[in-house]
Amino acid sequence: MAGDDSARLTRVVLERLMRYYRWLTDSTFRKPLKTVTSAQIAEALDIDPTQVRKDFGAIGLIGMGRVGFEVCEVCRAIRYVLGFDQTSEGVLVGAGQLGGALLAYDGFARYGLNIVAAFDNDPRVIGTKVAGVPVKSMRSLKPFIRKHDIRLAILTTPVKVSQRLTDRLVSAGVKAIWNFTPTRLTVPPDVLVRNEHIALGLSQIAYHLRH
Amino acid sequence: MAGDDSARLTRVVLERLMRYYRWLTDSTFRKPLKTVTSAQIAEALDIDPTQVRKDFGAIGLIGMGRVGFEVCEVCRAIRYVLGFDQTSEGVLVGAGQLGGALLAYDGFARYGLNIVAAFDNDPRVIGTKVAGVPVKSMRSLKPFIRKHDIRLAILTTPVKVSQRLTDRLVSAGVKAIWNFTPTRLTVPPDVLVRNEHIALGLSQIAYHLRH
DNA sequence: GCCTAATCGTGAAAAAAATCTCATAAGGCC
DNA sequence: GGCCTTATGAGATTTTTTTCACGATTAGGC
Repeated sequence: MAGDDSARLTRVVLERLMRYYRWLTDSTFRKPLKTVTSAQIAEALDIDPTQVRKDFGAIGLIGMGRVGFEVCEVCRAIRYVLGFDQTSEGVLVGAGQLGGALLAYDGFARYGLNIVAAFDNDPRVIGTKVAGVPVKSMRSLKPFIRKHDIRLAILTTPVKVSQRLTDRLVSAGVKAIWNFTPTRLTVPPDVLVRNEHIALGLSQIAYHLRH
Repeated sequence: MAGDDSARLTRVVLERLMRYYRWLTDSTFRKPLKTVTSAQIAEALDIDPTQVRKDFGAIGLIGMGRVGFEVCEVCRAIRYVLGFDQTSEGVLVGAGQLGGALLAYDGFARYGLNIVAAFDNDPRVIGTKVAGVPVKSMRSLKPFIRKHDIRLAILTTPVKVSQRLTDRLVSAGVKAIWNFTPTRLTVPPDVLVRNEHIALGLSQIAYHLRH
């Protein structure tokens, strides 16, 4: 049965699942495959085939000998485990340079994330729309989250206000924060903070160019 | 001596170095510290203090007992190892939604990366500027790279043209490709491809919200 | 209907990464 | 100047992650 989540999945596994999902949903509508083998995925994503099978096994997928895995079943299982099947609404806090960049990136909808509003306290952007998303005043943050039962917030504010806004987000009921600020946020244990760093990949690139 | 790179540094180490660097350069100009301890960094970044010392040791930094590490020396060593001290110029290929988002993000300059031009084949954007960066025709890609001795390219094109453009980039002399397309690119062994996936962090967040 | 080739699933082994422990050294205080 | 506190550095240990090896299984050809 797909979707067996008895054991907790670690970060690396979740990220690989994401990569499988993207590759499968990207390539299947170009050349629709009914089935796929672990070797095919491994080849495309530069991963060991055993790893793919292990990951699939971890989310309860069972392949067929000599054939591989059914693509639609794999996709369904990953969607289920990662929660992409139920669309969740999120808000973005801090509609600055990076915030606008994320709003402009329209790839999140594929993964069940719908950014419904952005918040800022710059009067010049309040009331406008960025990439089709309305920018509202920080004052309306808490009531908005309460009213729409928002559980996910993307944080792209200056460092000095990030903790204060986090506190407000948490007290309003947010359960996960995608933190793009270079701050270690303090939150209650039931709230997840995922720290992101856009430029992280540069470390590897710069190191390679240097050597 | 700082900058000893006898042993090859792995991806995780490089990424942590990047995090140290960002934190140090961000907080030092707010409250300039002369020295910093591994415990302070560890606390701020949610990393084990031993890990910090190991990483510092790996790039040849030597701390002082009872005091810690000299901030400016740490920064200098990281800049040297990661190559931030010498500014490198890069181009962006594919000035679409995501490409524009990356151009709008102005944080790269801090890490020695200067995006000097973008390339696209949509006549509506060719000749315009996105976030201050001129968008040029794909036809001028190769001569531009040759002329300016560009070694780094950011790839944000549709999947179907990514390999073809990669080949052109490589033949023009590019040595590192920051790949934001969901494709495994084939390149000669001396060229580095760093695959990036903006939405990767969503896997962890969605999983948490689901469970 | 059987044989073959290809694929899965799993347990063991290897490699990599993170953590723990503790001896050593160096600044600050009396 | 000697002692105490505190931070480093390095080896040992643990945990996590990846890779290897191989039996089991199944579709497809002859």
